[in-house]
Amino acid sequence: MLTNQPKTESIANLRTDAGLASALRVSLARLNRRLRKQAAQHSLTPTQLATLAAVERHAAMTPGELAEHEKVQPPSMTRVIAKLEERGLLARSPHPTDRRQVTVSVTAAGATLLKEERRTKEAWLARQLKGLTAEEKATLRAAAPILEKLSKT
Amino acid sequence: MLTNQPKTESIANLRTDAGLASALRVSLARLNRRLRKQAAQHSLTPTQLATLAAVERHAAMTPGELAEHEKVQPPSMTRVIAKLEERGLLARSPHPTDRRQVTVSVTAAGATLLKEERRTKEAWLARQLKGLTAEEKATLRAAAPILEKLSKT
DNA sequence: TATTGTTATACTCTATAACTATA
DNA sequence: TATAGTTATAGAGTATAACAATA
Repeated sequence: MLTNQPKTESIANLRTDAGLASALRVSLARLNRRLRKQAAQHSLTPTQLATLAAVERHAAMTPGELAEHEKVQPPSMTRVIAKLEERGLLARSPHPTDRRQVTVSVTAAGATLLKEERRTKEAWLARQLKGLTAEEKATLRAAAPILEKLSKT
Repeated sequence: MLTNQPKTESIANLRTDAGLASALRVSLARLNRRLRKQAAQHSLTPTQLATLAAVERHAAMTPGELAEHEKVQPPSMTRVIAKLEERGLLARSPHPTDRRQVTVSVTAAGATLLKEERRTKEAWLARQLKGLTAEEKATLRAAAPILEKLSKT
């Protein structure tokens, strides 16, 4: 490398909405990047993992609904489901009323994988939290529901 | 869909580190998902965008360093750089001391694109912040540096 | 001989288009 | 005739292996 000096990070003015937005964007991106690296050893693609989680969350879905939910085209979802079924994480069953449709649900193995995935990431986060003061943790406790709110608006 | 009812989100016990970690993981993932959708209209892949940002941040890098930094293989980085150079966002120049190596730097167009990308995401975040109370925003102001700290530990 | 970067080639993921079965 | 899902095929991105240039 020629010039290894990182440019000085522009210090955002936290008192303005724009400044706070800027600081949050940087912090959130960085933390999520670190968190993503903590994935459990399951070798699922992001779409596969998100699909599995969506099926679990909604208890039972059709391929069409899943394609819509994950913003992929139906043929792509067919492949994703096939891969997950092949690995025994999802099960396909006939739709009770419309024989054109198919119902997809999470198997016990799929639920276990999701649990393990979450456990791994949360264990890393919990380890990081140990390095904080009680006051800092209190701030994060207060912030968590607000961050949740931000994505809902 | 058969049963559209989402399972009730398990309410984490925020008082424990594990509970806080769980709540944070969910909030962070959701918010980042929303944020990623706010990308500016530049049609760069995540790797391309991250590479461009890395070069900007480190002022000048070689392909090998970039491959290492972005956790891709050197041949893949060659392609990424080629794409970015083709679009005029990166420039390649000979290394001053080692003629085997190459130096990569961001062009004015590349810097403009990065700026626009950040501006778009921050504008969305700032809009979301407007829906919060002054107290909630104060909490986030306090939380931002702590989140930053979490990824550094 | 070791290292840096590139080219050749194969695999994976996702898209569009065409097809089958059912409503 | 319209809809749900699948199969066929193509394009984009990344990997490994082989190669060229330089240290």
